[in-house]
Amino acid sequence: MKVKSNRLVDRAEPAKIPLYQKMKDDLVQRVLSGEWRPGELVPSETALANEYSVSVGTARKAIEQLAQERMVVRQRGRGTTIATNRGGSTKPFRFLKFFSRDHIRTEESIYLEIMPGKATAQEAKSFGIEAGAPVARMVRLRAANKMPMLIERAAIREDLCPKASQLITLHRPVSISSFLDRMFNILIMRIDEKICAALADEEDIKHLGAAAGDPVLAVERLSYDLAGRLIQISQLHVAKEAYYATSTK
Amino acid sequence: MKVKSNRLVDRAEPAKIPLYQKMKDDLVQRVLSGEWRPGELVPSETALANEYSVSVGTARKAIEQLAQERMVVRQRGRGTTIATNRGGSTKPFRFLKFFSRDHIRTEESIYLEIMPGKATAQEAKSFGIEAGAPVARMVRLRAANKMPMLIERAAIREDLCPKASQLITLHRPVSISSFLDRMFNILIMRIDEKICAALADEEDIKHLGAAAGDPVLAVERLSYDLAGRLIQISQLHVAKEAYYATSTK
DNA sequence: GAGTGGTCTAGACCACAAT
DNA sequence: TTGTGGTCTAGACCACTCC
Repeated sequence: MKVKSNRLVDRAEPAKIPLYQKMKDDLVQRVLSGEWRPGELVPSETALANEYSVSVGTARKAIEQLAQERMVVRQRGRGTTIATNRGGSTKPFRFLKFFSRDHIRTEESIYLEIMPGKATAQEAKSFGIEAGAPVARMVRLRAANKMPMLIERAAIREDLCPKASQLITLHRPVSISSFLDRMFNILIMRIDEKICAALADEEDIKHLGAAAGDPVLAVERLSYDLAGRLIQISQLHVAKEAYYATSTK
Repeated sequence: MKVKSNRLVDRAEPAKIPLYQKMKDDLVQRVLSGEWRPGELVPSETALANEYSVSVGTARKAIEQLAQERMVVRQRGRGTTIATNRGGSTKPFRFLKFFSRDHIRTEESIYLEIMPGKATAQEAKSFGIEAGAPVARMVRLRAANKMPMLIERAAIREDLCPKASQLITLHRPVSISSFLDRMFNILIMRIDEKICAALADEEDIKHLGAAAGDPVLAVERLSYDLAGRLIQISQLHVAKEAYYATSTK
């Protein structure tokens, strides 16, 4: 980032941000503030254009960018709605890009352990909260087509998801992202993953049917919400029969 | 590619395809035909709008979509150019999303083996060519910051890249994608990857410093060009110290 | 200074969903 | 029938690159 006396520019001029950009940023804020709930219709293009005193074309550009980022969904004749992770219609393993030889028809979550806990120093740093702050911890076995595919160890921050451990114990949701959406209006929008190779540990041997010395995929996943806040940290161990699929553009 | 009596559709109805879509498709064809070479300036918005008898806004939309798909690069005040993979300025491991603790400053390719070969039945099927058709085969060790990170076994179809094995023997390029661009005007635009866990084989032990029984990442990569043709099939073995990073949106 | 892409406007007509 | 988003037009001014 080259800065050529930015302060002067900032003070003297309003920094020359395009109208559609400013409008888009403001719309994001309004979504985050909860003014519109997930699944709800937002005002039409023309209404928003009037409200922001811009032309319809400019408003379109702002809204189209939000649609491209999957923050809203546009439907001709109906209107524009806030995106949602709810609804059983979303395909299983929406965010999980692994697959096996067969198509995945069913998804199952078997919870091995759920308990409230306190953030470790490292977790606190990642989450941006204080060490010792409450988190929900869980271990679950995830299966596709009745076959155990991976074991997940997860921590969810309870400052944004109060009583998450109790609620998860109660509902034992198959999909955490859909659960977070329903319970806390938190939309998981981006997931970063780091993948490396490891050897099967005792739990992999016990639950994934791995043998001692078998290789497994070890995945660390960081799940972020609309606002870019880190919500969940997971470690996955994926059975060696399963693949991860990615695409680079 | 599904074809539902395209001729009939074309004759009977104009199929209601938006103008900007038709224009974009045609521009793609012109790029693929080699009318404009990678790095070359294409006509301006207004020139293209005139040529296609559409308004500038419509032409913009077509060109903007090509830019979004990274097929062209737009620069204000300069013009629009066909994308390129050449040039040392692109960061190392452009398509390879793995990383180590340190930043990657240098990239190296040590070729262990390069030889012409014939496509196996499976390769032929993937490439969409005849079994026994010529391919270039190679094994290379790729290193970052002087540390060996992975071993790659690759096959490149020689029907589209004639004499690839000789040329690679001659130039031993660090980046294959940049090499394909320079030599054959083939732009790698998309790479699909399947990742699974495996145990280090003899070559991993010999060249990656792995021990027997160590886990490694086994990655299968399929590289496609602008036209969506499969150009290269690779198997990577990534040392266990390295990570793969992905992001899901 | 000439030409480029980036932003913005103010209209028009259409396909579609809801009622 | 009403209102929505999708397409398309024909202008305008600006920031920028290149000569």
